[in-house]
Amino acid sequence: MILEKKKAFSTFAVSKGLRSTRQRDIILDFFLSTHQHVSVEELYLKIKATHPGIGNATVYRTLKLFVEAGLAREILLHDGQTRYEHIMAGEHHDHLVCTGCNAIIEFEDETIEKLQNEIATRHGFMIRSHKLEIYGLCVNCRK
Amino acid sequence: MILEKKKAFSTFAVSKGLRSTRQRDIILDFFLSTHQHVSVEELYLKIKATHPGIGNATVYRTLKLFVEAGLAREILLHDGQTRYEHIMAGEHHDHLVCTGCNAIIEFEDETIEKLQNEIATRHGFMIRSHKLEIYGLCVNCRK
DNA sequence: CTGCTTTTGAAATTCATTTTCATTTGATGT
DNA sequence: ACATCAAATGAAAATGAATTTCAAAAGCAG
Repeated sequence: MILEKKKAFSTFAVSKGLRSTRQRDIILDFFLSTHQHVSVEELYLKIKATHPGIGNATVYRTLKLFVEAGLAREILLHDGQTRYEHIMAGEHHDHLVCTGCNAIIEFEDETIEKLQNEIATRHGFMIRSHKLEIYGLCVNCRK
Repeated sequence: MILEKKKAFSTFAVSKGLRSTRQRDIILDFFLSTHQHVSVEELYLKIKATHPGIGNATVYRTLKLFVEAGLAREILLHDGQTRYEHIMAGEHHDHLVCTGCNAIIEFEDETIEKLQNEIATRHGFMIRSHKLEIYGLCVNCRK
């Protein structure tokens, strides 16, 4: 899966006439190794630990490329940071977002998916993707 | 409806020990008179035209109060501005969004709501609001 | 290797939003 | 009506994420 994504990005880069650089390889590796929603800052700090030379502007620029290449998606939560998540084939997870501590709990519910499909069919709508975010307070923040 | 909202805000204000001020009245009037998603800047400029004395910090602060009071909701698009929309009683925020023509079809599904509650309970989460958007192509755009 | 172009890092900049703080104003008690 | 005192405001400064600038570095074709 990681290899596929690397190949996909490489293909994208070639088609766009982009150059293959050490930085982009590193950033892609780090991005692929994350499993949650990363903010640019978070990713940048992680990378910086082992690759101090890489600047945050490069990380910003590169993540945008990943979006263009179809590897990642920008998600906006309410913490003032743009986050990126992986685009997986057929993947559909949703989020519980805690407005107290900004924690994000992922979940997946097949029945909800099914209901969405039914609703779509009823309206003659062809689903491409969806976004479900539930806002509230997590266990800890409820006190 | 506008009156109800004014009353609702007034009730909220009293319960929170907030004072009733000219500025908050004006900002509430302007907010209630909008029909789409307003950004703070947009609302501020509108207000400024007839009430030059009001500062943008006050508009920012007041819109946050509206959210607290349950009159408004923050929505994040990808244009770098936080926008606010009205919360209507009994309204559920679910939309089929056509990526072809930008049409928005509203729907409501009790079962999905129920499932959301179950999921939340399972995670010890207390729901305050949610947002479900299904992206795809509407009947017309599918051709 | 040469020359040309893209990419990069660091710093500067932008822009929305938040905070600070001195001043004004609303509410409450007298 | 008046005094008091905390809350609210406006203006300006500060913050912080994201973007741009630009000189230097690196990729790539010949």
